[in-house]
Amino acid sequence: MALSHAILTALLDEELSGYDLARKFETSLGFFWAASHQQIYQELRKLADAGALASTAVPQAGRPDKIVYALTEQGRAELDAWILGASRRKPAKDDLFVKLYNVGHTDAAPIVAELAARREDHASRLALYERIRARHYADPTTLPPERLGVYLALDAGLRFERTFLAWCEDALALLAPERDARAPPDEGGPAESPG
Amino acid sequence: MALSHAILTALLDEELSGYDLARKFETSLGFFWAASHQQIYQELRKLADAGALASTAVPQAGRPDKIVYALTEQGRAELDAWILGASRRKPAKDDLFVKLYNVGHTDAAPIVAELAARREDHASRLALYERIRARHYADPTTLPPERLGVYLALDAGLRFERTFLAWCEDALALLAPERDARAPPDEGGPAESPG
DNA sequence: GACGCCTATGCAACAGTTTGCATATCAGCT
DNA sequence: AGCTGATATGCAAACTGTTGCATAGGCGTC
Repeated sequence: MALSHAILTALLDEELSGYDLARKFETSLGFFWAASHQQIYQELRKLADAGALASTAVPQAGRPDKIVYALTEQGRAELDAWILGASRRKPAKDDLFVKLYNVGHTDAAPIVAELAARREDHASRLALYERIRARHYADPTTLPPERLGVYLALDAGLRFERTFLAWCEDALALLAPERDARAPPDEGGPAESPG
Repeated sequence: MALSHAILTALLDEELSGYDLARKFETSLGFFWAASHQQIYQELRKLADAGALASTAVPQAGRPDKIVYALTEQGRAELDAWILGASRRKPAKDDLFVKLYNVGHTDAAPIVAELAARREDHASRLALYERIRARHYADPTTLPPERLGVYLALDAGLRFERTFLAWCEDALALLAPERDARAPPDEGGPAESPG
């Protein structure tokens, strides 16, 4: 019930093709609502059929033709109506926590390995968010109103990644006091020396 | 592909009926992997058919008969095999962030209201987790190994709720400097006069 | 005794998501 | 001439999850 609304939201500022949208959903909005191109194309046709979007075939030279979608009045109204309704929070579904319940019943090594992988994953995601903030949201006090919400979403992302990263480190320290807790297994330069 | 593993995990310690499991999935493991009773009953039959669980019909007096499920060797092996594989992190899907992208394009009031509702939601969830920790995990250093993972999961839950709660408060402060940031709405007191 | 709640299990339809495959043009490289 | 990769769109099957409904006995309570 909400990919459609994410798409309508992505079309607030600009008209986009399915391909453009698919790329947008790999960053930006996609950090908070993931979608594959198959889903997007399908949903776009549904929304166009329903009158929420207007589609225009755009012939191109040198590359395949494309179909560009634009919000209609009706689509805009549906988006507004959706915003009025309360959204339930989706319960988190994360394998990792289910696996943690198995600690003490099975070999902990693969779980520790996965914690270490997660640590790297969240560290790099955190770095990405920090780059985005530094580049586009360095001074939040001067943001125009239509960037405020995006800034807040990014800020939430930053905080979650930081929280997850710190938790991973503490979890590793508890589960693997000597081992994986220090050296990232894949590359070279852990140059930090404590104290 | 993972509700089945969550169920196997829940059956590590004890044999349970579908009904018991459904209740367990409303707390505990359910905080990290939600499931409805319909899903659970269906999955239990599948797992029993596949040989991962052994089912026993238990006639009861004074209440409906039940079916109790227990892990088999094979189920245990499948669980271990699953733990060896890497799990992808599921991308967060949260309406709230999509709605935030609409700030500046539409009336912000309902979004602010939802932020306020979330704040309450996360505050009460945080309080719940804190009660659980105080009751069962007051001293993590003395936990037996098979409780360690559960403790870590709970700790993650605590941190996420705290992070989300703090973010809600800051977001409200930014989006609604005077208004909702203080009084929970719900009733009609438009008594605020901007100073 | 009617009503609602708890225990206990289940079906069926639909909505949403993932996965794998298919197609087609053009650009650049080898 | 063939390969890779980007652009651009799509089908179909399988899996996962949600929603609404159905059944049925016992318990407490108004």
